[in-house]
Amino acid sequence: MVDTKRKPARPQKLTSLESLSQAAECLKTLAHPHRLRIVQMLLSGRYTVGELAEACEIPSHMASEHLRLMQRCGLFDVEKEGRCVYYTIAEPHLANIMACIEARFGGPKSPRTGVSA
Amino acid sequence: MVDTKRKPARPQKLTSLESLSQAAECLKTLAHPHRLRIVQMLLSGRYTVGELAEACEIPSHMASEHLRLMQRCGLFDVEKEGRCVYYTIAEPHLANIMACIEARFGGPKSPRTGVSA
DNA sequence: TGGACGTATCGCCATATTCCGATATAATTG
DNA sequence: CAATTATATCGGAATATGGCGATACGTCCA
Repeated sequence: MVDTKRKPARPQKLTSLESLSQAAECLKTLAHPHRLRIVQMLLSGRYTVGELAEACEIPSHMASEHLRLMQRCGLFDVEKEGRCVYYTIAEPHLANIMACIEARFGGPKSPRTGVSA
Repeated sequence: MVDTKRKPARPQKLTSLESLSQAAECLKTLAHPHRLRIVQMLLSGRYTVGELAEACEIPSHMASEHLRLMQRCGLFDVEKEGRCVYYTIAEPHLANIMACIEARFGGPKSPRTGVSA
């Protein structure tokens, strides 16, 4: 029993809890079905608040708030044109994250038995 | 300039809101600083509840609950050994997502001015 | 200038989440 | 068997979040 107590595996560089809190904020903001759909749409083009709202089947003033929150995390950029406001993807990693989501939760049809076994 | 009214950009295959809800559940579960640290550690090895709790600076019964939630989403696997319980990564996409987080929120030192501009 | 339209903000309520002490269960040791 | 260690579960209080109607603001058009 010299060291039955196994070592902490390999030492590693952990991200500070503070930085992880910021990351958690962003993830929490993303973690909402309507917002994910907004991201999914924005990854393929530029849309107005109203168009995004319609795609999510929600009133536009709610889409507006979702967009505001995500923009505050630095996920989106805004461009105003006349009385329309266009949102676009600002955070390139969003494509990557959405790819993970689509890979796992797939298409509308085969949710791969949902959360798996 | 045939159509001044720009079409809904390009038609796209949107993931069903139902599937996105499941994805949102998983993301929401991830979106917590202690849980992110747990994931980060688990990506580099196998740890017990107590070890993970210590790394997060939280009581072990709380780490236990975090782990349980993440396991329920299918993110982790469990192996029991004696009176210790080892958790391991079950969802391969976690590495990808954590890479995004580390890229953006970086190391403990250079948080890249935080959430950027 | 008045009205319609697109977007944004506010306040309220219902619900969900987080944290934590207390306690329960399971496995090891003497 | 009793004590100790490692995990897990329970219940409740404080807080955060989501949805939504009402409403305000800015822009365009007749």
